[in-house]
Amino acid sequence: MLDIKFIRENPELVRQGIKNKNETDKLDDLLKLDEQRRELILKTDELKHKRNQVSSQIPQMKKAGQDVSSVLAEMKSVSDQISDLDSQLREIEQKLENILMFIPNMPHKSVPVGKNSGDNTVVREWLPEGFSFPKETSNEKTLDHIELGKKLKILDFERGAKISGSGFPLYTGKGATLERALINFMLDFHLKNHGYSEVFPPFLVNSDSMRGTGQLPKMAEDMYYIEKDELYPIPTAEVPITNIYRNEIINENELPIKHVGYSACFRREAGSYGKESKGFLRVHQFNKVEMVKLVKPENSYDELEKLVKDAEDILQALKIPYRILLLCTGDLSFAAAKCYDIETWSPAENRWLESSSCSNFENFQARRANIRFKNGLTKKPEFVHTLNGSGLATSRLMVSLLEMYQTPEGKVIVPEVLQNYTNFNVID
RNA sequence: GGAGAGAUGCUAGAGUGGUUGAAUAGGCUGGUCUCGAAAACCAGUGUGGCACUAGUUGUCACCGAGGGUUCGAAUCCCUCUCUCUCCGCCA
Repeated sequence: MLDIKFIRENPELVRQGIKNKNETDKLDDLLKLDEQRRELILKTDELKHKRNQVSSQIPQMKKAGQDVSSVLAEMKSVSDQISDLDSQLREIEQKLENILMFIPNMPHKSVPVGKNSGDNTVVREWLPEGFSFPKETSNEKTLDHIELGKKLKILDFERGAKISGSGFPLYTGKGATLERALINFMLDFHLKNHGYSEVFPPFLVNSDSMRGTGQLPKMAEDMYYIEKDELYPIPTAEVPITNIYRNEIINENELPIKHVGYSACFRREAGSYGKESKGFLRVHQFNKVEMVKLVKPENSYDELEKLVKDAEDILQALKIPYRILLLCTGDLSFAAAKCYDIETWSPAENRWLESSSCSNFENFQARRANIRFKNGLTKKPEFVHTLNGSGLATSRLMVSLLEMYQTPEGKVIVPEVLQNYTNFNVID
């Protein structure tokens, strides 16, 4: 959420930001409501002041034996006016918030303006030693992850669909072990090498949490929802982990807070069918290790760079080719100010797959979730900056991993760093 | 799921209709004392909105959340949430 004061003082800046993010502009309505709101507050505060003053005099008047009935009658009408104005105010504030909650975060000035994913820029690329992209003329048979999964009996998409529906993958045998190994490896790696502290969050959250990180109200259609208990299965561990600190004031010396946690992630992916949705490429449930940071505002962009590197380290340890993309304004998500995507290479698809997304939300989420720290200098509470990044999502990563590590015979070698976790070195 | 108890500031804990933003104690910060420290003593110690003459300013709101009664609510009423205890059930 943006600060209404900031919008009031910089309407044209905000208008441009909304436009660059391809969002709808309702600023005029918003500013009009803001003005109405302030007028009403002025009126009610004045009346309340009067009421407070007179009310405090009534006991003394009574004690002095004065007749207070006319004063009471007058105050009754003042109170009626107040409650009338208050209900008008409530209505306006509701409308105002409804618009405010749909205004996206402003892109950072270092984010290139662009229409869509075509305008994203490649920041860097990393290839393991000895790796080269296949030639167009190559007729070497590269199995894709679905074929490998079937052949090696490690992935069963059909029976996953039988159990739950399409998009709910079933891992079997060494596939299940490999998935678990990957999760444990990534968690341990971040804990040992990157100074995160571990959390294991709830997978169902309430609507306040969803609003806090910005999934609600805008993305309601993308969420699962359990009506009976008014709970949402999380689309990412970002939601519960960031909301750990909702409505709290953190001690300055506790910052930066860096958490890493595993969760299953649930996404409805409404309206996405076809080629993109085969196998692991788009699923309703997947596993992800998520990194979340709460930092002081002045550090947040340094912390974003470090966050990306933390995710990269995993891919380098796994020796999987990847590249880093800086998203343009048009591809930036609603709540993000700046975002890098990490894409891993899929030899069978012959293209890059998005495996991680690392974002700085500045104080957009912190304002919604009311997460603050006490500034030691000013002694005043200030909103923290929040960041998060996948480190990483296993589904897309598993595609790259299986395909990259396959042998000409169609076996899969287990990456060296995972062998201690799997206790086998090859899947055949 | 059933029965009961509770929710007040950083913490503990008073307060059941009228200067109560809130007693008291602890904590924390600053000061006095001291070679230094402890003890003791003194002082300070919330958040948010709105306005303007922009201040050591005025004002409003906030005692789990949201409504209501009243001239006036931390205090009375209703709804919800959470916590605790006992019973039942269960991994």
